[in-house]
Amino acid sequence: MPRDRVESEQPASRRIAEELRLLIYSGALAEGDRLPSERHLAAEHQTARNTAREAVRLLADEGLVTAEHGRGVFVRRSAPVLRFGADRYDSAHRTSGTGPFAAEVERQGLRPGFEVLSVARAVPARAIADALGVDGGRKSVFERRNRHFADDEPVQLVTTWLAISVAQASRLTRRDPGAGGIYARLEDAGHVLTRYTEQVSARMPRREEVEALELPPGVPVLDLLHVGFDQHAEAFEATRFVVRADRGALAYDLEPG
Amino acid sequence: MPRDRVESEQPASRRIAEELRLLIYSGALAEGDRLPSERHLAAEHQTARNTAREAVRLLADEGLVTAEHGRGVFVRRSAPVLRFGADRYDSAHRTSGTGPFAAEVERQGLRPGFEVLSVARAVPARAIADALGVDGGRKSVFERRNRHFADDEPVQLVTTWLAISVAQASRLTRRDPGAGGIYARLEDAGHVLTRYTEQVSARMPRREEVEALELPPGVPVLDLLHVGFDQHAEAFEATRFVVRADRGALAYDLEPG
DNA sequence: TAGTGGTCTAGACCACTGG
DNA sequence: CAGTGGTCTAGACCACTAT
Repeated sequence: MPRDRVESEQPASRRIAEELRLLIYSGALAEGDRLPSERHLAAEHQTARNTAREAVRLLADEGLVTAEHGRGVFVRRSAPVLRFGADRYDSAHRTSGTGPFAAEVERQGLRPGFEVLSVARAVPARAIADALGVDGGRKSVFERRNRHFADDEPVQLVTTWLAISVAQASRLTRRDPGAGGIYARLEDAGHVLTRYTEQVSARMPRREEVEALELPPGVPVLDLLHVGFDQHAEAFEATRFVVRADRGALAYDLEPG
Repeated sequence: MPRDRVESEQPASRRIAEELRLLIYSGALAEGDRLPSERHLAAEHQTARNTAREAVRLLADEGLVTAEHGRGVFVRRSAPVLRFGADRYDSAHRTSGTGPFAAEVERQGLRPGFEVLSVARAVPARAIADALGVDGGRKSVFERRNRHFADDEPVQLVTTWLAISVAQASRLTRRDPGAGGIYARLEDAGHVLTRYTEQVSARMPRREEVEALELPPGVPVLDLLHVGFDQHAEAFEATRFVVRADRGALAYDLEPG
């Protein structure tokens, strides 16, 4: 007698995943709730543990659940999103001394943090060299890498590139950027931000980014390349923001040309 | 005699993954190249096939490789990115009759396509109801869902919501939006776009989106919520773009406030 | 047909968490 | 300590691709 392969069609792991998915979307399993253990799921569905495990993994890769070693698998909590507005370059944020990232983090009732990862000359990627109009030769730009936190959780990696001459004139070759941050120093050196471009994409994180941002599986990153132009229409800085996509979003307020 | 657990530390699957990752980043395995088969990898590293398979899966989840059933596992090709500029709402694009999406796709030398998925009244999500200033009751908005293609490959899902009265006045309750697209009809009905907001986030696709966009594993989506305001500062339309992140990027050109 | 990835089994041991 | 997820083994059969 043929087994009932008529209505099922789907592999067991996907069927188990779909069942759990519905429980999550329906709210029967709420944020923070623990899923049945892999061994329980396997027993319930009369499959091997690996099959149940595969189902759980499918959900983890969708960003729906997070496994915690020794504790269980939990429905992922969606943290309130940090909304980084295009107004983050308004001069008001620089005079405040905190910077736009810190301002938004505080607005969410969280404690902002900031760490300088590196400050050094570097070889720029092609896109950066082009944007800054440098030749892309050896160590032709100055690179500053930072990591930003909200309540001790890393949220974004920020890399700023400056032409060597710009970095020197603005004293940004030293580790501590000083009050008001990088933009305040650039303004001190006579660069007035008059226009900027931003290109936004998203991708899965690289291995190093997974570590630096402590990312669980199934969380992509926003990859934002920002280029600032001064009063002479010169591109004087380029910055790449790599943001945990489950914690940060970007907001723009625009008028059609 | 203790086995050499000193320098390895990492599980076998991760070591195999790291080895392949380096081959890819170094260019030894170029885009489109086939990886060794799972059975070969397993034999080489003297592990079970499942262990080699796990290594390959780690790379697939990072978006580095794509498995093709019966053919092998290949280094993913990065298609040229469609760059959707903020100028897509300039009126020039509407008079051209093609629309901004088609214009960008053609600029890349690809053939644009367009499909109407649904046109109906609907219950708006909270965020949409708030944005449009409707009460969120039963079927309180008009919803249009489209799918856009480049060379027959689906690239983005676009959902537009309009207040019922706006949809009726602009004749957007019929399936065919007519020449110039939705925005041309809204303009006909007297809505001049004077300002718009966009909120950009990224996430892993839902199961339906995986199907509709034919997404391989390890590809996130950009999720863009656009709200347009007319000459009376009324929000007259809201649109959500769900874009394959490996095919599309957003570009903005801005001036600080 | 041979070779590939996709799914699954029925175990095993390890590492981590919590009472 | 029991229970959890993390990793792994050594098979098996299926579905798909290419020759």
